Amino acid sequence: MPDDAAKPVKRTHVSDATLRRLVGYNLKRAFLVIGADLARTLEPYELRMLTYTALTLVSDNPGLSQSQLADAMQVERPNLVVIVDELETRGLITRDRVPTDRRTYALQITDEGAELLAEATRAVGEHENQMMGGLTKAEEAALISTLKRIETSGTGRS
Amino acid sequence: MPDDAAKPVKRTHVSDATLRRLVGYNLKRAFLVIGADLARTLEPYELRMLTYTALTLVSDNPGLSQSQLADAMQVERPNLVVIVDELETRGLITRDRVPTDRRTYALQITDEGAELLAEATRAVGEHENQMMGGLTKAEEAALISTLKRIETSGTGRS
DNA sequence: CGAAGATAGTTATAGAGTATAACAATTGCC
DNA sequence: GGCAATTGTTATACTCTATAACTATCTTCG
Repeated sequence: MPDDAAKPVKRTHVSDATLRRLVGYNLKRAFLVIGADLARTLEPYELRMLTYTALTLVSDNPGLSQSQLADAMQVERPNLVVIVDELETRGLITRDRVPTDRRTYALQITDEGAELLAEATRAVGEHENQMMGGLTKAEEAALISTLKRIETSGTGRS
Repeated sequence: MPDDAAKPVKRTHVSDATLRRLVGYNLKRAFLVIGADLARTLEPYELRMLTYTALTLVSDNPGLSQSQLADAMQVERPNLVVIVDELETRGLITRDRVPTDRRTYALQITDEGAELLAEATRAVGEHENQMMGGLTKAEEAALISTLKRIETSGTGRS
């Protein structure tokens, strides 16, 4: 009697072929892998993705306000407060009062923050090279270009 | 006196050019946009990204176990329990006992689940077309291919 | 000027998503 | 038969995210 056709055979492989056709699914999977590896890369510096991003933006845009930083990071202002708190407590950035507008803080990176950021950035660069090692420079540029296009076309939605 | 050079001028634009060089950053930004839009797309069906993914995988791989599903979704088994609970409670999938191994459940999609999944999948397809509208088929294929390569090269890390 | 509305930062809170430890039931392996 | 491994589960905690509401300050404009 044909038993292996009728009763459910123990499945040996799970197929996600349907989902693989979706760009979003592949995007998530790739980001999952990269994100996990990046977190490990930043761990020695006691930075997370969000704090590293914030530190970089403060370094590149000295004097910006928390609202501007929150906007740039696509993070709600209340959530940014704890990030800035953490960086300030660790002495990596300063919150300076602005005399012309006493509501806002001007964020500045400290020497210590700049030093830590430099080390972390070097590690992140190596991390990127590891993860993108299989891509040519042209492929990498094309990838970034395509991702930017998706981002901006998606952002401009009614 | 030259005052606009000495004192900090109110910043008008925040630059993320440094981060933009990182593939991971562009990946996250693009996924943020797509993910938010996908969530809105799935909302009418009361599905989230995770429940939609789970439902699709159960549909494509009938009889798979929760462990297999968790593994395929890159989700820890404890976290998958609540996802399966939700789908089962809504009558979209069933948890059938397997006589040959009474520890495992064989997950199956119900008729109702298949119907909802079909509608949701149609909406997701339209969503993808909207988001990827600016890309040619070749660009989209190249993007998916590159993302897969990043994922697998990153997964195979010691 | 002074009231009304807008903005910056903050607090509190709640919801997803994710991660680990520990447990009971069951199975597989000597 | 006994010990290790596996499946599903509970409890728990941490990160990230999202919203409402508040204070302080600035801007607008009658």
